[in-house]
Amino acid sequence: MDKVYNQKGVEERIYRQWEERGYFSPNKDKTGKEYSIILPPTNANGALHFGHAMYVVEDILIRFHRMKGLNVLWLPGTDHAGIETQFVFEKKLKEIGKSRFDFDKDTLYEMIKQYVDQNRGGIEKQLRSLGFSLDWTKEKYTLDEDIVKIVYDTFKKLFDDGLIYRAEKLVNYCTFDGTSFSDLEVVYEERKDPLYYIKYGPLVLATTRPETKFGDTAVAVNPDDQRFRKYIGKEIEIETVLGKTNMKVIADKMVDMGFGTGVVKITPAHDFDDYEVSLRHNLPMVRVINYDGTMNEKAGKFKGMYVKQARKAIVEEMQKKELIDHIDENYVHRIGLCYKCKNPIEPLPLEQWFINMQPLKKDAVGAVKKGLIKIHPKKFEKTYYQIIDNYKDWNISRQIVWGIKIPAWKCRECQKWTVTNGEAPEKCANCASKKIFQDPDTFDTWFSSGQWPYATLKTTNSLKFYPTSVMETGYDILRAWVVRMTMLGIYIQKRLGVENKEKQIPFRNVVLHGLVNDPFGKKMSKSKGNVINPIDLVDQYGADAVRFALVYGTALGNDQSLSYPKLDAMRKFTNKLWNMARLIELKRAQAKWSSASFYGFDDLRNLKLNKSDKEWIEKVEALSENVTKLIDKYDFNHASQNLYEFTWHQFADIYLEDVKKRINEEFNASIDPASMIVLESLYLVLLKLLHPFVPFVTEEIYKRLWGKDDYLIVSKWPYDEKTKD
RNA sequence: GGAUUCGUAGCUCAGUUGGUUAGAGCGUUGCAUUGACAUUGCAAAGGUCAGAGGUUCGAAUCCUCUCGGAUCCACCA
Repeated sequence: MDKVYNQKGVEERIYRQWEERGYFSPNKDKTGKEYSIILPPTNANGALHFGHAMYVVEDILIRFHRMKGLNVLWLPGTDHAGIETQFVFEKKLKEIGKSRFDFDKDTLYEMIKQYVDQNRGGIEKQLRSLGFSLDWTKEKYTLDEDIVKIVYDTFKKLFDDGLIYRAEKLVNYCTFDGTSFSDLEVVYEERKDPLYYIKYGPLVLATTRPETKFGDTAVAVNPDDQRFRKYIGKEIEIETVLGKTNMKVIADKMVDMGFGTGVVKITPAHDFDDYEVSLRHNLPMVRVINYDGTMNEKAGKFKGMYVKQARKAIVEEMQKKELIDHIDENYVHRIGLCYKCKNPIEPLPLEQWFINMQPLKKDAVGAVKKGLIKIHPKKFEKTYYQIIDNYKDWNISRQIVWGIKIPAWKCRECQKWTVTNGEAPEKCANCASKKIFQDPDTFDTWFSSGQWPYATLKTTNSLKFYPTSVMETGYDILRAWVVRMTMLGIYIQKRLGVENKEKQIPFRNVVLHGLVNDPFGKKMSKSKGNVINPIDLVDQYGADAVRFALVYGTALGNDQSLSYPKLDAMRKFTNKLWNMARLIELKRAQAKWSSASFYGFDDLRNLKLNKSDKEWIEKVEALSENVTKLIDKYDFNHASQNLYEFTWHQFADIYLEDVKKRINEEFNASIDPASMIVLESLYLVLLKLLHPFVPFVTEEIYKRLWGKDDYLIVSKWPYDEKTKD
């Protein structure tokens, strides 16, 4: 054995050997208990991030349970990541002076598909280099035909059940990206904008958006506001830049008497609050802004101008006509921006598909309340409830091409929709007209990934693993993904006729890890240029050191900053393990001992031993129990810390030093064979306990020291107890 | 505005249901060592556990407030 452990070449070789022997796949013949995790689908366009390395938590669980003898499945997959990917692709187009409008939708789709296919595999390589024992034979993709089929099925079922409806509602629309977004995809930014005080007949009101006044359908005041009582219910005549018009004054408690003048213009088509008011008061919705961000004919001579230009022009015109009372130039407010292109989100009315979330909420809350799904760490339970509580109906249509087309066809004759489970219908289901056309929109990416556990297990013929044991992911997508999976997962099972509530849920445990920041505690982001690729660290420190560093010293669910000193310490630890093996090899020779057969704790105790050996057996067994319990509790932090501390500062520093001394003293003489057996057996126990954390070096040592034909990855976990997951 | 969370040695962080001298890694200092270990071993220094008050026989740990940081949600003309 080399003096120093060098992982280069070793890791790749061992990974290949494991994979070739099929150790990553469930054992078909095994009738034992199932244990399964589905890897959160990674972005198919190849975007890397450190979250992927944190999936080491899953590998630890998988290896641990595999060694415990359970039938284990860890299933990888990729996500087409609709908006994300199309956005990246459009940026590429822009670099060559093109835009999506230069291509028809089918061509654009094909181009993106090719682009994605070229970039696939990057993340897979990364996951492999980290040693993840994923069953690659079952890898799925959200655009696989059989997955898409299930997505269609679910849509149709929801539609048939009346849980999906088509409605014109105000949506978050980005006029630059040409699509609507869910509330989650809007980011807010504080800005200083002028607040215009506009004369509205006898009233004055404050607004930041004078250009939308052509879409006003009322003026509102607070019902308790004495100042304006006499106007409520009346029509007032107002002068505008386009001439005189009448406006009704309504009373609504949403008006804050203290803000501005206490008078608000109501523009239902371009403001979310106004939209709500319009529903309460039956006000008409007048749209004055087009989907490309220009003003429409309602804006008269301002038609065709972009919103920003129009605002300026209108204000100038109003000033000329003395319709502006005054302007507050220092008004600070928050405006919604597109999370992708950072342009202002324009609230626009648009016909979209929505899922009625109300009926789905109850089951998702109940599953956690009843303890069918457990969330770790527990602190995220509150967040979970809060998220569900705030859920509004889910807009699942996106006006982009990169995604799964919505299987709905509209009739030109009767205007009704025909929904199928994928196949194009010949005629309208309502009036039998053949003049039908498919909705050009695609599904929100999360609608497909929200069905991931059932879809992947069904299509890989692995339904016996449903529900999965653990869903492990970053806490940042608890809202976007985990909650939706819970809702859709339960819905699908109920719809399949599954009545047992324990079988309806998609997973029994939710485990959430924290985020990895850069060494200065700053969030890694491409724009800041502080992104670190885990593969580079694996090259430098070895996968084992990276893995150990990520779970050591950080409580589950807490963020951590990448620490080079820690990585270094962990690399030294793998080297320490290696040298412990060298010592054993050496002492073996000195003691004229040729490899031991292994003994379990009970067998060891039956040997004739000195007091010291006996004590160490007890200590290692206690450690085994401790580590087992900690992993069961998802406390990888303490499991790894205890392993580190014991292995190095107890086992190596005290026990091995003692053994070394004893063998040296009895050099060439008769080292008690029992002592050698204890030494080798206990060291092997440590290797096994450490294997889920540092799989490569432990496997390599196992091969070197004992040269057996079997592998540590499928060896028996040293501590027995009833497995609970 | 609502909620969550954090503020522990120079740095990065642990601290499980409140219980004796508050822990680790890295760093620092001293000694030893190259006969398992790009070393490693032994030892040391270093903390008013953000601040104030309260509950308790006893609090870093529970409660209240203040200060400071982070995140999530709601987004008001």
